[in-house]
Amino acid sequence: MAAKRSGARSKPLQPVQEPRSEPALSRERIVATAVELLDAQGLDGLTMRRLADRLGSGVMSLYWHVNNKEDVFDLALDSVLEYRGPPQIVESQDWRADVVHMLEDWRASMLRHPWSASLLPRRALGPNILSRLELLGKALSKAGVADTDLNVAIWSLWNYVMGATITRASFDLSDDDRAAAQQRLTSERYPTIERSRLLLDNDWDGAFRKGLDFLLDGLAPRE
Amino acid sequence: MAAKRSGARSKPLQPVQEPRSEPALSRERIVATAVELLDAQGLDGLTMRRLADRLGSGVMSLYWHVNNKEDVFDLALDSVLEYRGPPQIVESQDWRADVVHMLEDWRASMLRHPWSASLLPRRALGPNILSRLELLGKALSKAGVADTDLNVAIWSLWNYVMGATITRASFDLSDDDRAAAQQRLTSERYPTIERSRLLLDNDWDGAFRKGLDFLLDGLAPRE
DNA sequence: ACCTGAACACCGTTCAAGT
DNA sequence: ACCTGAACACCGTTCAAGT
Repeated sequence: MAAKRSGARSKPLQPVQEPRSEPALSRERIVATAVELLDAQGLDGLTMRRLADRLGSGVMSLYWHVNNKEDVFDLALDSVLEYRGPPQIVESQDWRADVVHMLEDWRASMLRHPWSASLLPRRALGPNILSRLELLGKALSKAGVADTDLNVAIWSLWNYVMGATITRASFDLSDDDRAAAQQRLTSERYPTIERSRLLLDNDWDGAFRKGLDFLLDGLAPRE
Repeated sequence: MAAKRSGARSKPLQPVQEPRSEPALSRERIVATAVELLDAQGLDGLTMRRLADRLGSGVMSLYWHVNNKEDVFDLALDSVLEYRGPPQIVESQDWRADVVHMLEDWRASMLRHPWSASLLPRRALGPNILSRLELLGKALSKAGVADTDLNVAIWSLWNYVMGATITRASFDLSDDDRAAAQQRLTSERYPTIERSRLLLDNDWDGAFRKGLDFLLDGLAPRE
């Protein structure tokens, strides 16, 4: 199908790596394609058969590189959570800003792949996740959180970020439904949440930030 | 199979409701059995075919009472979240204690059915969930949270509770894995979370409560 | 009104085999 | 070392039919 490369050297020094329409299968290619598929079709859209199709291979070929479907999920998830920190870790003095930045980045990474958030708490903690937790712990420690409170602090922030991101990623899909639901509230017996316009506020980023600030106020009061 | 009822009136005033070994199918029975199945086998264990088996009916009979599998999930979920508030709603003066009680009850309800937490944020908000949100909003309002902050306050608590419960429900299943994971931390490059014994602390209830207190401190500082 | 079986278009994975 | 097809034991749901 694809046109032959023009101007290729006629005397190959190394085996002519004819660019086949499909490069060789590899763990990396499988994971990358799985992420594509998940982004395009969601959690239920990932199928070993469809994955093999996209890769131009037989289904069972995947199983040479990967143990099973669970494996694919774990690998895809961790691959999406790699943390590229601030280019220079100059000796920051504002630990609180560091924490906020790290958690906003974490959330943003997951929202770029809406399937990832709901997967994360259910699966093993991959290396990229542990790195993020380590950085978070370090920042909190420097912010003055005592060692005895570190555990609670880390988990509290984890809980908040996970809950916020999973909810945001799910609700995102159905803006109309949300409006309809809010409509229903009006006529029924939920005056308080109707009044708060709970389902209508679209400033997710702002709400995330505000709630995070409240939590941080509780965890490590500003001097 | 079942022994005949003894002493049944011989002159039936209404059609003899012979108790068959399997009572008639109904939406209620389907939902109740779905919850049983989910409790026993987890999210992946619920299958229309298995559900029909347990009910002693053909698979397709279910579809008379229910639109599809999604429907079963939604119904099972909301059924598990019914809130039986405090027997007497005496005019409580301690709004903060009310909020804590409501959220601990919410979490406990979900942990009784470990599949429910991870399902909740992905599905529509059923009536029982809306009721809980309404009560929460009312309590926060009385606690002095301004109307403009109500939204953020409700969602922050929602996020925290959901994140905490989903995480707890998932990690619960694999105590050994957790120990193994913590072991791995030792030899590698995660000194801070290793030190915090992040994966070893088993006081989930206490951690939940402490983190919740921190968040509430931020949301509505005690006078 | 309520229930049914056959059939369709899918799944993940085992296995024995090919190169 | 890497890839494959056939086969197995499943899925959810449509449809046309039974009572």
